[in-house]
Amino acid sequence: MASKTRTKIVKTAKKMFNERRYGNVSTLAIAREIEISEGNVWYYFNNKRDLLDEITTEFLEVVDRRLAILPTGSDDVLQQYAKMLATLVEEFRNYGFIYRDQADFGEHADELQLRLPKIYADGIEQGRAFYQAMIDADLLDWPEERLVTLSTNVTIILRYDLEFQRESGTDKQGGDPIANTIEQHFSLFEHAMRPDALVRLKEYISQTNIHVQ
Amino acid sequence: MASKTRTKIVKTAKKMFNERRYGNVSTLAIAREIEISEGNVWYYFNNKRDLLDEITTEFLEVVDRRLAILPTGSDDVLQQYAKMLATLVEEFRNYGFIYRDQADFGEHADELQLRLPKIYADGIEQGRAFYQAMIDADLLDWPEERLVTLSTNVTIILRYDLEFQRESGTDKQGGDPIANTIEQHFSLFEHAMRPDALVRLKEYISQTNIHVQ
DNA sequence: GTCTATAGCCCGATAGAC
DNA sequence: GTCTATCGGGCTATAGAC
Repeated sequence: MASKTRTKIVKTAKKMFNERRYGNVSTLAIAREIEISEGNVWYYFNNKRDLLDEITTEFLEVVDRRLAILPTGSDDVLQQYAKMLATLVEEFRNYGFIYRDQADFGEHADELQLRLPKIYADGIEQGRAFYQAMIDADLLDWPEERLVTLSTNVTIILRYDLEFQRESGTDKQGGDPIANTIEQHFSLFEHAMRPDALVRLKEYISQTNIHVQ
Repeated sequence: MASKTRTKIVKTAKKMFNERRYGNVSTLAIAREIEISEGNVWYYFNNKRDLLDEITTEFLEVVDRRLAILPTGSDDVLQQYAKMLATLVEEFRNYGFIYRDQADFGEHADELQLRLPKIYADGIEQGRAFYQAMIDADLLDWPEERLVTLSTNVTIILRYDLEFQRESGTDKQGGDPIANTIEQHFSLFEHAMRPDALVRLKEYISQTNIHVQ
């Protein structure tokens, strides 16, 4: 059984990394935040990298669960899509720094770098499957030969729109930045959705952890 | 007149920052690369930040020139659009680290952070003007109420696709990554272009510094 | 299991000789 | 204008007392 201190180190590190970047958070700062000594951090983790690796392992499991959400045909594809988005949003909130701070991690050919290409590839395929299911259910009007392209652009927007908002200062113009990102990704295909389907999808979204203004 | 050593420091720093990130390049490493002592770097620049500020000033002038490229109506809009893209590509090649390494720069509310929001806003407006001009010349079929949305998505793709390629490992699958980014941005609107216009645009592109496979 | 003390490294930056 | 020498600070990591 993991000790309370160990658990607290991981939890606090995750929170601080997300708030202030991995590279800007020293082990001393983590120790101070939970009011233990820095040496105590070294007792549980041989180096800062080990701490990161433990969080990365958690992250990869969360990602796998998100990528497993697929349209089943029997259930409502829009509801499933909303669920997938809500899961992604939760992933950003808890593990956003893993996407954002990769440059801080150094150049070790680690687990994360090895798995990211497949994570993105699977994410693009997942999106394609969702849009294909929407077409099959007559909810979306889109040529099939441009589905992968659409899903790729959606992936890039979902991945980087938060950074774009931060850089362009629009993250401080009110509204939840993550909700803005979801809105932005809709702009890629909402004009091609059946109007009532779009209304329903946004209805489902509003019932999740995503709160559009 | 700027001394040769000073000029060489700036030039080498720019090259090294682009190759290895601002945060990973020490003043010692710059000095060694041009075979001068580190103290000599401090003679010309009081601190590393001054060196960055000088490059940033250069960068902001280059950006202003790019943003001034607008469709004139008399000239061929497609040719002008190709020229704007070529200028942007050159900007990425010479100053890419300024976009990429912002996290390394610290939290000073400096010139760059102040100007980025307007740079993006002007870039989006510039794109809108280009697509509007293409519509006016019957080269593009796109509803005007979705032009800003299109230009915003184009901006995000142009800005982040290189990072996406790096993260997803597709930058090593052959072809010039920058050319891939230009291709990716086309995917947002090329299906709505008049076929002969698209052919002409790509023709113009191939005559620039952008070499698609 | 938690602490204090400190080693060792790298970096940015300064002082001063030549 | 260019150099050597060195300082001070922050960080990761280790050793060892309790």
